[in-house]
Amino acid sequence: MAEWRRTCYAGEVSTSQTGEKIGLMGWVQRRRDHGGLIFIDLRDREGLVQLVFNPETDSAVHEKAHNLRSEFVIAVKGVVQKRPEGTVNPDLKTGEVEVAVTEIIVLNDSAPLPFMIEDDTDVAEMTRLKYRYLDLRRAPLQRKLMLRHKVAMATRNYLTRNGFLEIETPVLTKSTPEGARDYLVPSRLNPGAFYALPQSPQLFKQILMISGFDRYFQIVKCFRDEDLRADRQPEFTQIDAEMSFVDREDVISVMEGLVVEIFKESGVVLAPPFARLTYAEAVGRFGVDNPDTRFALELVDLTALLSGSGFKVFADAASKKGVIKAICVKGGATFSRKDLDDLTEIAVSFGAKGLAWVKVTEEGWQSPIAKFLSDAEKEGTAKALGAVTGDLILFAADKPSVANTVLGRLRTNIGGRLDLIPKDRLNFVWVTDFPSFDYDDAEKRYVAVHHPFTAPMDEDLAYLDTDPLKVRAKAYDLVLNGSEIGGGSIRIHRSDVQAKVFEKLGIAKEEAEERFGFLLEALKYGTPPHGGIAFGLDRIMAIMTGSESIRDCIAFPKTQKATDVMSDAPSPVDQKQLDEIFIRVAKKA
RNA sequence: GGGGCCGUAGUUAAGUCGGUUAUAACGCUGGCCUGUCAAGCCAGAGGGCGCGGGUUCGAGUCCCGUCGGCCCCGCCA
Repeated sequence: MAEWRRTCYAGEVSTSQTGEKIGLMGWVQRRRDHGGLIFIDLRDREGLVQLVFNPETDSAVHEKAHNLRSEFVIAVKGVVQKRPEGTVNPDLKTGEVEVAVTEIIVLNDSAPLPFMIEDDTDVAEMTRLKYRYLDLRRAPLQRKLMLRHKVAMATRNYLTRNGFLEIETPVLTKSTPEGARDYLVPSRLNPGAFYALPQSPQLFKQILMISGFDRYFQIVKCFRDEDLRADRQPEFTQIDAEMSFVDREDVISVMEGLVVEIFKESGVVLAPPFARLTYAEAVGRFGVDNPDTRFALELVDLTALLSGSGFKVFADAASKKGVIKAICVKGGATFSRKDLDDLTEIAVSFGAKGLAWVKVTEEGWQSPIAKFLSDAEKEGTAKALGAVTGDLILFAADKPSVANTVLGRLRTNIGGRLDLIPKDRLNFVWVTDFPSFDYDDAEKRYVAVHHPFTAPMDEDLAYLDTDPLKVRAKAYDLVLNGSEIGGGSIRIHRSDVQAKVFEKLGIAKEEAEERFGFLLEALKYGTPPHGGIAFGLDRIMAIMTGSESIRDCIAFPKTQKATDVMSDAPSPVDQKQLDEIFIRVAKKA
């Protein structure tokens, strides 16, 4: 191989090299064999260039080209030449040139492929995942992973420039009771004891602040043993950061700078500050805490107007501390019976008992509930919603959490259905002032909305004892186009407050001691005020690259059952291995 | 745990009311071919329909179960 040296990438051969002798190595993308002339598209990670084999120039080399097949790995030497008049390929970056090959060796052949390596593919995803190494040869995936690398570099550069230190934290950590289900790792040296893979490096980064590192970051794998979604893998990557001596605004402004740098890599220029919504505003206007603000279709509260309505569902909801809310779908009066049935099904799946609708027509309100409403109520509703002839009004009357969720989901569905969402927009919004606690009806206790280390807002501290649900947290999420791409908070830096929050969460003193004792102890020794954030790198990449699923931005993703169909993980292990770690496998129920 | 959609040559799909030998395109193999770039033309090989039962004279087609993939609910501090 000594004299076989690659002098440039195939995708980077240009007219400036005309006449030069170059060396290329790569894969045979395609062979066009004219019997006489043979054309080979040679591919490497930077692109394609056309090789020409002319039997009149060199019959021996031409003969070798005859046997080339798709995905053979070859090395060639040849002379760059401009293509003859009329044979330039404008669709190819290197389309003005070609390489007249003078020498070739086949470095490796290839078995026939299970699918073709081309940009657009309709091959089943499972097949692509089984042969992921072939799938990853496709240019779109190469581009996405290259961009991911650039984003990681931009992150490291920006944070380093701003005084952050990249510090690694353990992967074998202590299981914590709150939050997602842990991935457990048995300890051979401590029979019966288990490590957990980190759901995030949360406690370690806080402790690094206590240690005085002041500004920390890490691009780090996190693990949550929960069911998968298009935007959720059980192992995923966070850009994790933490800062000392800061408040919310410090974190937000530094991190907006990071987001600007990240998106610059995809050629997008962002102009912070980003929009802000409080949690209450987000839920009130959009029904969800991760609003897609690229389109309106906002929720309107009609509780005051309709609480005395003759429609029992409305009146009942209002009398039980519920709300009556609605959205107005412009032009929605054309929705068919089936459309409305679909929407009703969605509403029911999110907890509604039904879906009241009104079509505003020339003849007035066409609706199953029109007869229950007075003219004043109808007029007031239309006015509040800005509803005119041709519109469709959808109501939800229930406790606030249900009414908001139902309308929020309907809003998103209809936004997609009516193509109301401008595809090329990037709408960032910080959602702030989350509640600290939520009440879990099933478990009959308060649970942390963010996590148990999130500081309550100072002015709400008094409610900690009297009305925990009123306590707001110094927490913030960054939402992009309806997708939560980051979240963080200012942390509790006093052990007494931390102990009190654990108490509110129903975590007994002994349990808190057992699970987080090291943190409570650490908080006693001069903990600086601190806070931070973590961004979901996979989600950011998916949105940036217009991918339907984060799987397209992960080199080796898992299937929905959390398996890897290429390597066949997870898999059974030898009894000997189990014996060593004192594990006995129970029979499946 | 639940709901929905989907499994037919290597790949993507078609397959009517259950009925001769399961179609096509691309890919693959061979041949022809000197300016193609999804090269072209000709010929050929290749599957028994995810798997297991059942109904039937007869099952990709109907029924039951099961495995797998995707989307969603729950779950994801």
